[in-house]
Amino acid sequence: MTAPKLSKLELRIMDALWEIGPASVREIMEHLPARSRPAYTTVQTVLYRLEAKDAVRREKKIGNAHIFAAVSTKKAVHRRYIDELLGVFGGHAQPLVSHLIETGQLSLEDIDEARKTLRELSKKE
Amino acid sequence: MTAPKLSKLELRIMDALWEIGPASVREIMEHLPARSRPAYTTVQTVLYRLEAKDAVRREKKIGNAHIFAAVSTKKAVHRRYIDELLGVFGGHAQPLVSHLIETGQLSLEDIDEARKTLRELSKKE
DNA sequence: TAGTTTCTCCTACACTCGTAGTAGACAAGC
DNA sequence: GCTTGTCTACTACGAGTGTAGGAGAAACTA
Repeated sequence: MTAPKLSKLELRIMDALWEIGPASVREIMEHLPARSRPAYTTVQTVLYRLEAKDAVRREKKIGNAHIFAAVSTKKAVHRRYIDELLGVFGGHAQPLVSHLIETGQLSLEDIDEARKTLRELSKKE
Repeated sequence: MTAPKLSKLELRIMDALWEIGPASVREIMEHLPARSRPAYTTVQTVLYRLEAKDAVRREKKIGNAHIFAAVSTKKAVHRRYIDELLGVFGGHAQPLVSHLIETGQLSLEDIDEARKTLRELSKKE
């Protein structure tokens, strides 16, 4: 099943969930950086929406608080996000990488790292 | 000045403008792929919004038709878009590239191409 | 048990975006 | 000049998103 399209805040909340594992609204909220922390009910609302998108589910209840767990995987969601972006570059990753290099956001070390990974991968297949 | 945040359709219209140069609403509309071509007034509305964001301006008038010209550069807008995406990866390009490789969206040739570009660049500085 | 805190659930609102219609101005052909 | 087509400017609307308040239930606390 394809990962649903998530908004920025939804993604931030998924990130928190992926990092700390199944958690309550409060725990998730408190895991968000204090500088840009939305109100409790904001986090809650977004969790409800994520639930509607089948990206999270209520795993159990502790006291009267629900514990939410991620359903979508980080990888699937990221992939979805990137595909979205690649659309801007006509669906091809190469121009994106070129751009990253030109703007100095990608170093030679990064590239070599990537290269090594790719070699390993292609060996296995 | 930083490139404004553009939506998908706004971006498609900017792409058209970058490609064909200053143009009227109709020209821009007709440059969009027929399969997913919005109505004339839709393109017009989006152009107005782009104008409000200072991404385009009215360059002159031919007959009673305005000719719109891109103000934001392709590079700046793409950069903005990518920075947005990089946020998902904690601001670092490396995990993004790893992801592209793992999902088979980036080949060894692409990498080597990028590597070469990078070498050239670093020589000059 | 009564007060306080903490949750849930529901509702709301402003803003962006994709979408497009309509009225009226204007130009071009006959 | 009148008709017909084209453009502009304005308005609208539904979906998605970030934002959060309020009512009421549940649980903890003294």
